[in-house]
Amino acid sequence: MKPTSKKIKIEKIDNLPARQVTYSKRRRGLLKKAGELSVLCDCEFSVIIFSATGKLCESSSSRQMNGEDLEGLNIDELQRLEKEIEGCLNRVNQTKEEKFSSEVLELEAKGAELMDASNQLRQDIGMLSNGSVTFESEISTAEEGWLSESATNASSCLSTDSSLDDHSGTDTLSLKLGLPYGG
Amino acid sequence: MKPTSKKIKIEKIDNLPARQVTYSKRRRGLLKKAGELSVLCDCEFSVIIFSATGKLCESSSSRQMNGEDLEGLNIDELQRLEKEIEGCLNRVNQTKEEKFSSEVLELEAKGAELMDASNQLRQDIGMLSNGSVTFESEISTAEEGWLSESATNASSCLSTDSSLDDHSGTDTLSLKLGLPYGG
DNA sequence: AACTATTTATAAGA
DNA sequence: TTCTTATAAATAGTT
Repeated sequence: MKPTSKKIKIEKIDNLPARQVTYSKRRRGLLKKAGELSVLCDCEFSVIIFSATGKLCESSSSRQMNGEDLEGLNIDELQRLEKEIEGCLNRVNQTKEEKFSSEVLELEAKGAELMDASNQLRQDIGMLSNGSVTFESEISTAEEGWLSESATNASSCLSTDSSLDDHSGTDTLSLKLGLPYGG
Repeated sequence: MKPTSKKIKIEKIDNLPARQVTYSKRRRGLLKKAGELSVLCDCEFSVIIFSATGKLCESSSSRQMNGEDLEGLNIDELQRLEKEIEGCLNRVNQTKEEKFSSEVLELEAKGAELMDASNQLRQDIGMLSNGSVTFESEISTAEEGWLSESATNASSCLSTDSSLDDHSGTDTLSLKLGLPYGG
C-alpha cells in the first residue's frame, strides 16, 4: 500500500523483470525529454538505443513515429532512417575533414619554419666552413619529423578498436580516410 | 528571492538567451538520463543533437567523452564516432534487407498462386473449347500485377523527401537500394 | 554559475 | 502492461 520509493544506485539492475520494467519506463522518459528539448530549443535530435537483447529502438525529431522499434518500420521508413543516419555520418565526416585540413596546414607551417631554420643553419655553417657541404640528411630528418608525427596520428585512426561490443558483428563498413600523404 | 518556478508550455522559446540556457540545462539532463538508462538496464545508446545554430553534439554509452561537441574531438575520435554511426547504419540496412527479402518472398508466393489459378483457368477453358488457345496475355498481366505492386513500393523508397530540414545541405550520400528486380 | 520553489520522473507496490 | 503515490530528480525563474 505504501509505494515507498527510494533513491537507487546507478548500477546494473540484476533482477531481469525489474530491469525490463525500468528500461521501458526510462526509455519513454528519455524520448519524452528529447522531444521536449527539440521543441523548446528548436533543435534536431536522434536517439538510438540498443537493448541488451539486441533490439534497436530509434527516435528522432524529424520523424512521426518516435519510439517505435525498427522491426515495426516498413521499407520506406527504414529508407528514410537510413538517409537520416547517413546525414549524421556526413556531419561527422565533414568535421573530420575540416580538422584534418587545418592540422595539415598547421604541420605544413611547422615544416616551413623548420626548413627556414635549416636553411639558415646551412648558410651560417657554410659561411664558417666556406665549403659546399650539404645538409640534406638533416633537412630530410626534419621533414620526416613532422610528417611522421602526422602519420602516427593518421594510422591510429585505423585502429579497429570496435566500441560496439556485441554489435560489432554488423559493423563491417570500411572507413574512408582520404589521407593526403600519397603514401 | 522567490525563484517561482512554473509549468511551461512545450513550445519554442522565443527569447534567445533563455533558449540557450534551457538548451544547455536540458541537454545535460538528457545525456545524464541516457547514461543512467545505459548503466541500469545494460544497454547501449547514442544521442545526437543538432543545435539550431548547426552545432552537433553527440554522446553514446560506448565512448568516454560523453557530452562533448564534435568540434572538441580529434581526428582519431571522429574516426571512431564515424565507425559507430556506420554501425547504426548497418543495423538499419540489415533490418531493411530482411524486410525486403520477406516482402519479396511473400509477393513471389502470391505470384505463384496467381500462376496456379491462371493455369487452372486455362485448363478449364481448354477443356471447354477443346482448342489450343493460349492465355499468355492474362498470365503476364497477372504477373505484372504483383510485380508492379512491389515496384511501386520500391520506387516510393526513392523519394527524396528529406526530413532533415536545414541540414539537408550536407545530406548528399546516395542510397544503396539493391533492388532485386534487375530493372 | 548558484539557488530553490515547483514540476516532472520514477521506484516500488498492486 | 497499467495505475498509484511517495520520493527523488530536473528544471524555470531569479539572482
